[in-house]
Formats: sequence, structure tokens, C-alpha cells
Amino acid sequence: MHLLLTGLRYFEEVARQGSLRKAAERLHVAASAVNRQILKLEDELGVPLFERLPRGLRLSPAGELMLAQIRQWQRDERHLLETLGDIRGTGCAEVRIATVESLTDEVLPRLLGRFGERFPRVRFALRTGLTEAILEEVATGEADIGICMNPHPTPRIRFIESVELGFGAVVAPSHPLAERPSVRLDDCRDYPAILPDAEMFRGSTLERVLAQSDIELSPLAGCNRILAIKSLARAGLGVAFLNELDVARELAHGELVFKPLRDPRIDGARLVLCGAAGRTLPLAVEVLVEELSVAIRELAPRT
Amino acid sequence: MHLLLTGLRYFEEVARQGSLRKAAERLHVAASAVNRQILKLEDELGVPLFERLPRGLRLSPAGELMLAQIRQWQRDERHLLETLGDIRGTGCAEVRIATVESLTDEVLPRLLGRFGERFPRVRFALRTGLTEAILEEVATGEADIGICMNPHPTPRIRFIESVELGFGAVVAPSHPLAERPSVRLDDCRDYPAILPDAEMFRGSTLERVLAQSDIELSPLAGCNRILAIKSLARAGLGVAFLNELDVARELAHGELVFKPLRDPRIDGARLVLCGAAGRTLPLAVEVLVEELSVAIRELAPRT
DNA sequence: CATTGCTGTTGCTTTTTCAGCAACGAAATG
DNA sequence: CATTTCGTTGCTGAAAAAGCAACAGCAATG
Repeated sequence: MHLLLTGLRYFEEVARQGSLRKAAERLHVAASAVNRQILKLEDELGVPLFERLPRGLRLSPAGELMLAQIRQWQRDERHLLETLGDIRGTGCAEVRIATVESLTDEVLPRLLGRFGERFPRVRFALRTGLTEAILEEVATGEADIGICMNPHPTPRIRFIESVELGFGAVVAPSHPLAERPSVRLDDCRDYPAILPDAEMFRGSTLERVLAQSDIELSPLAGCNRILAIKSLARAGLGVAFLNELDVARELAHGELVFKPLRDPRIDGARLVLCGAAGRTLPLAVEVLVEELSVAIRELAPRT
Repeated sequence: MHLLLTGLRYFEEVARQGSLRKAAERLHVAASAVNRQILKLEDELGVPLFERLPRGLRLSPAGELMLAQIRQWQRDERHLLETLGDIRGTGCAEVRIATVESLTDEVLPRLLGRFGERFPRVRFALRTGLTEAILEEVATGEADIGICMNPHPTPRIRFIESVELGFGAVVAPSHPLAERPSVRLDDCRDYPAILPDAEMFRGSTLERVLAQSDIELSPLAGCNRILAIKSLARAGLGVAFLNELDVARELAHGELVFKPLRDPRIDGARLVLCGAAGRTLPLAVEVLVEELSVAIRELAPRT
């Protein structure tokens, strides 16, 4: 398969060989065919590409220019065909995932590792952000799939899979709340609270929880990163409110304690895997979606 | 005239319009023709370039890649055709001249200025060097034409025009030699000489002049630039040996005095315009050669 | 619920383009 | 002086591309 015009390929070989007949031999075509392509090129360009010598053809200045461009195009073509070859069988060379931060900690790396064994040539583009930005990227096509918290339904977004994550108070093991058998939101207002900043707060699970009660927390800090929230909580400075996925690793290491908020009015944090509504996804993305769905479903029983 | 494969142009238009029929209308061809080119492309690449929606065609990931490459190629093509258009009628877009330093001072700028009015789109590449390097560049084709001093005849080089330049002693107006009505080489050995360095000396007119006499000069300095030689002479430090072209400007300003060496054994400095032996030159170069020939012939009477 | 208007797709025919063969003139070589 | 090698050119057949008309699928419309 050649993307370039046959005339250009002929030209390149003639320039390389300095002779029509030698080039024709290499190209496995008749010399007259090669000659005609060259003459046609020169006629259409209005510029002689070769000077005719008794021993063969020699590039003219215009021909030198042309040759340099063709060489560039041939390099481009090889590179393009290579990449398209990677895509063949997978549907795309790159899966673009927009996700909440907490998934990039453990779940996604493990999943992408397994996926990479099956599709070794597929690369990933991981972008983390808040729900709103994630939905926007999925809708515009900047991302193939999105994983976000509590998205509002939109006709442009298709929800593929979702799971209810436990939402609760997170404190250091030394914190008084850690000793309690169970914790309700009411119990937290006596302690300093480590909250997300205004931007993170908007649309968050915590916002919905607070909206359904009339409890006033006493904020100690507002952070724009979950990592910072967890660090402050780990230092015992106060109580944070996160879902259990956010603190999965710290729980395993015993650095933090998770206390589910068992208020009946709280429906918790919904993690949703979603894609663009109208689009048919490339094979590789489809496969990854399937694996993500399984992984997300498996998150549920842990609550 | 289009260099790109028709299939690629079709593809680009379909991607732009998002519809086969709209693209076909713009391309002034039947929709079926466009469709077949797209299908052929996809078949040969083994990758779907579009996803088929009920309302038209939408680029697949592979198609996005393809489109970006085609856009790049189209830009390349426009640029190339533009340059080739400049070449049409002139034979080349750039005249590469290898010359001795002295010509770049006055003669060449004036000449290239006139030439530029006639061929506004032709650029110049000026490389200065010594005779040996100039001949090498002309022979290898790195330069279209060369102007050098006293070249040895070579089968690979064709001498187009030459002129005998006055060769003589160059001193400051305050120098004792400046008062003499005429100067012979003998008269110079009493004064410090400002000479070219070993590399410049080799093959120079001065070398030949000295070889034909057995006069010993008393060198004060050896310089690797004519500019430096002239500066030292202008400062009155000694006597330099140059041709009158080297010091044309300083003579006009009265900063230096030129005393021709009228020894009968000295045949002087031969300035030679030359080109590669076998090559037929582009039109613009041919014209410039003609103007250069005239200009070089006009240098003669001044001796 | 049929209609209308899109869409891409496909057989078939015509037109155009391209490749192969053979031969020619010119120039360099032995 | 014959020979080889070069680019070039009619001519012929094959291959590719384009045009035409019709079809099936889907969405919006009356």
C-alpha cells in the first residue's frame, strides 16, 4: 500500500538512480511508463525536474527541492502506516481516560497493567479532574471514557456502570472518633473538619450530605487536593469526609480509619463510568470499558 | 495540479464536510466515486477511517491521525508549488555564488541589486573563500558559479570570463612609498611588509610574484583576512600587496594608495569567473553569469 | 403511520489513465 | 564503425476511476 502518487515514487527512484531504465528495473515497470510519469510531472509543474545528460538524468534545482519534499513525505508515510498498523485490531492507538483522582491510586494502575498485556501497543492518556470537567471532556470527545462522582444525567453522556461507594468520616487511628463502634454525622461537629475547598465542594458527595441535614461543621482547613485532605487527617488534625475508595491504601496500611456514616437520609457516593452518548467506541476502548465495569462492580461488596 | 493522491483529497473533504454527498458536490464528482476512494483507503489500510452514523460520516481515531497527516501534506504541497512557481521562468530559486572576499565589497552588491530588479524572487547564497575552496564548491555543485583568483585549469571547471587586475603595493598616504611616481618590488624590501598568512599565501598572486623574483621581504604581520591587511596598511604599519579590486573603496576614500608593480616578469592577478564543466545552468544563473562577465570585463581598463 | 428527505452503498456502463512492447534518434564507447 | 546505452514516442490492451441509477437504512415531518 502506497499513499503517495505513483509519479512521485517513480521520481524518487529516478533521482536516486540517475537513470530512467535503472529506476524502471528497480520498480519492475517499463522504462516508458516511468518516463511518462516524469514528463507528466514536469509538464504539470511547468518546471523541468531533471537536466538530460547523455548518460542519464540529473536533478535540476527544482528537482532537488521536489526530492527533499518527497523524502519527507515518505518518512511521514512510513510513520503513519506504522501507527495505523498499531490501531488495526485495537481500534485506536490511545485510550483517553478522564477520571477522579482516587481511581488513579490503585484501581486504574492494576487494571491498565492487565489491559496492557492484552493490547501491548495501546497507550493511555490519563487526565484527572472534578466531575464537571470529566463530563465536559467526555462530551466533547477529548476523552473516550470518564469516571466521575455523582454526575447529573445529560443526553450527551451515557452511563455505563455505577456503584455506590461507602461515604464516611475519615480520621487518624489516634482520633477519638476512631474508637467509636459507629459514627453519625452529628458526632463529627465537635471536632475540627478538614474539608475540600469551594471548587471541589461544589457537586461533591459531601455537599449533598450536608444539604440533607442542618448540621454545621467547624472547618479547620479547605484543601484543593484529596492528598492534602488525607495528609491532614492522618496527622490527626481533624475529621475528613471521603469515600472509602479515596482512602483504600491508607486503610490497608492502618494509617487512617474509615467510619461509614449510616444516616438513612444519606444515599452515599455514586461512582459512575460513562461515555459519550452517540459514539461507537473503538474495540480497545470497548474492552477496557468492560474490564472497568467488572472492576467497578467489584467495589460494591466492600461497603 | 495536485500532487496528493485523489483518494486523500477526497478523504480530507469528507472529513471536513462530515458527509459523502456534500463532499462530492464540493469536489464536483459523483458521490459514488468519493465513496469508493474512501472504502479503498480503508480496505488497503485495514483500518476504518470513519464511523458510519445515520446522518453521515464521523472520523474514527485512525481517521483523526490520517486527517492530521493529510493537512500537513497539503501545507507542504502548497509551499512546494509556491516555490516551484518562483523557479518557473528563472530556473532556480537561489543562485549560489562562491567568490573571493574582495568582490563582495562593492561589485557584487551593485550587480545583485540590478539583478534583483529583474528577478525579484531569486535569492542568493554568498560564500566567500580562497581559490581552492571556491573551485571545490563549484566542482561538487555546492555553488552554481565561482569567482576566484588564478585558478589552475581543471577538466571539471569551465572558465567563463577572466580579467587581469593590477597588482601592486598598497600603503597609507603617509607612507614614504606613496610619494614615489612608480614603485618596483625592489623598493619595498626596505619597509615592513604586511602579508597574508600561510593558508592565504598558498596559490595567491603574491606567491607567484615572489616566486619569479628572489626578493626577500621583511614581514611585519601575517593575516588571515584581507580586511586586517588593509587595516594594518591604513595605519601606516607597512606595505601590503594586493590587487586594486581589494582596495577599490579605500582608494576612492583616499585612505590608501595603490602603486602598481610594473615589473615585466609579473603577469599580475587574474580574476576568473567559472562554472562547473558539464552542467547546463538554470536561466537565472545564466543571466547572472552574463552580467558578471560584463562587469568583470569592465574592471580591466581601470588598470 | 405513511411520507419525505437525508444518508451510504452497489451494479453496470463509459471514460480516462496507465503500463507494456517495439522502434527511433542521439550520443558515448570499444 | 559497429555497439551499447540513453531518453523518447506511437500504438495497443488492461486497469482504474468516474458517472448514472437504484437500493436499503434511518430520522424527522405532516
